[in-house]
Amino acid sequence: MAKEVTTRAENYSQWYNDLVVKADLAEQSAVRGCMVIKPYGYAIWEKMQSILDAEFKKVGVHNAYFPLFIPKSFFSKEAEHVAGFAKECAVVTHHRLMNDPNGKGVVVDPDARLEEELIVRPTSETIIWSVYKNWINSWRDLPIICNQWCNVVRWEMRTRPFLRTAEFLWQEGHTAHATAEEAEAKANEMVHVYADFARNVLALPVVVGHKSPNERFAGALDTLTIEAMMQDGKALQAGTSHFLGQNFAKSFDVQYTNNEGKLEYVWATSWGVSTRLMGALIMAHSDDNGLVLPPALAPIQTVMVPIYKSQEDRAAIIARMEVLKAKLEALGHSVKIDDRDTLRPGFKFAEWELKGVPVRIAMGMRDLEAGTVEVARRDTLTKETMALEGIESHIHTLLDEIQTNIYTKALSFRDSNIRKCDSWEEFKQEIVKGGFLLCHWDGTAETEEKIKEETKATIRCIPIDTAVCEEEGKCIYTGKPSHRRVIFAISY
RNA sequence: CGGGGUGUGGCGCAGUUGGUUAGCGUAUCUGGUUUGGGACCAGAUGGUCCUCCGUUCGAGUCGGAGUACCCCGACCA
Repeated sequence: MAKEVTTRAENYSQWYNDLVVKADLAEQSAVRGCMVIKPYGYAIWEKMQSILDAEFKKVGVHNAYFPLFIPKSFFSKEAEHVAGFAKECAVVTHHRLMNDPNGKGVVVDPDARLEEELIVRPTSETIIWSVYKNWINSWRDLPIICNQWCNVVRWEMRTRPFLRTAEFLWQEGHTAHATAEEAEAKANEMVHVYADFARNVLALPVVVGHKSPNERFAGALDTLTIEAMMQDGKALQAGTSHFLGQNFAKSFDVQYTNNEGKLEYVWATSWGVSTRLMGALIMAHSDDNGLVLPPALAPIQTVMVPIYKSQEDRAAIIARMEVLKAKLEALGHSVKIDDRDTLRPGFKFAEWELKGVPVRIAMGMRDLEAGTVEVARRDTLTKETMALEGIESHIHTLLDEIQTNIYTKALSFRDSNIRKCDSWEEFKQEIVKGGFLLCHWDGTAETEEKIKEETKATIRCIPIDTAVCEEEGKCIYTGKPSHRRVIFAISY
């Protein structure tokens, strides 16, 4: 384990990459752009999955699974969609290998070429709509609300651990509805499921809003997003929910008979979050001592470190820790006693801080005699000695307090980095400092494009659920009239 | 795909104008002392210096080609 303190100032990317490795979340794999998620990192992802999945069930979502491979012809049915993804697809062309006739190793058998190439799914709209066609006949079959947890592949040019990898894990929900209103309501409902999850579980303050037409999902009529701010002031799109209109229904000819006996195309949505949430979590809360995990997600919520000189002392301390562990577990908390005999306490403190465990309890002979424990919080890095008696109820409330505190801290950081900006000159100066700039925009794609070219800033979203943005003004770039402010930022 | 950088024990690095037996930190192993914030002492293991070709009496060091990875862009969840 590295001893040096990490520093964020020099190179945030490097700092982040190092942290992912040091906290034992993931490592780089030998496969280009792909990542190995280690057990500790995966435990966090699993927890995200289980909590989100429970939320999905509450709004009528059913899980299903669809094929990894998509025939090329399916993929090209929706024109905008194919244009959006064509550049980053992995393609299967053969189905067999053979021994290299010229020597060692294996080569692709040229006789085993597929008649039609298969695309490794970058997203599953096309394969799912080809299936939904068979599932949908009558208005009685609607709505269909399916979700799948799976991996997808996008051959990105540049990758970063969790934020953008060539293969990543996610969930993708795909729904079919009888009316546009119902589909739009669903897309809206799901983006709020994500927003609540981000806020309450990840302790991540997010802005909910619409994407500008330029930033929309390929093939969508409207894209809703949750946007988070990282500690370097850059924006990160943490989840999206799309209203797809009838585009996919028409491309895949999915029609139903309504209660008047007429044929109608169905209306669609899709929505997803990915292992990028792991990146958001890390980048939003970590400090120079390592990860800071919100208790709601931490695989280990409380770690106990014994401090002892002799084996007798060790046994006595651990025996008392076992009692406390059982009490905490009865309250629904996950607890680990770090009884490794080969490491010194100081080392363990540093290691668990690196891994972001919210609460640490240290107990030595001093405590055993006095009936106390030392309780340390990861979020504030403070510690205090308290009576062992009844400590479990204190920890119970402390975990909630930590959860709230992490959110509040992230929220005040974000809010102090959101500012209004009303002149183009000011915009160019401010945007490089990071943060979200609330600006008026004339609503045209051309203006958005020019601003992007000149500053690299994009419209992260057109916020909903906030009255702050609703006001008359003039476009920051063209001076044309505007009815509301939108969020500009540099993003990941 | 453009621009920059780096390949030397498991990991992180040094290695001078080419010179003999390639060093240092860390990790690992052994023994002992330690243990309330990343322990210390002593000893030990561990290297085709990315690959190939070339220059030279002599290459980790110089030249060429290849290759891998990292960082910064463009593309994107």
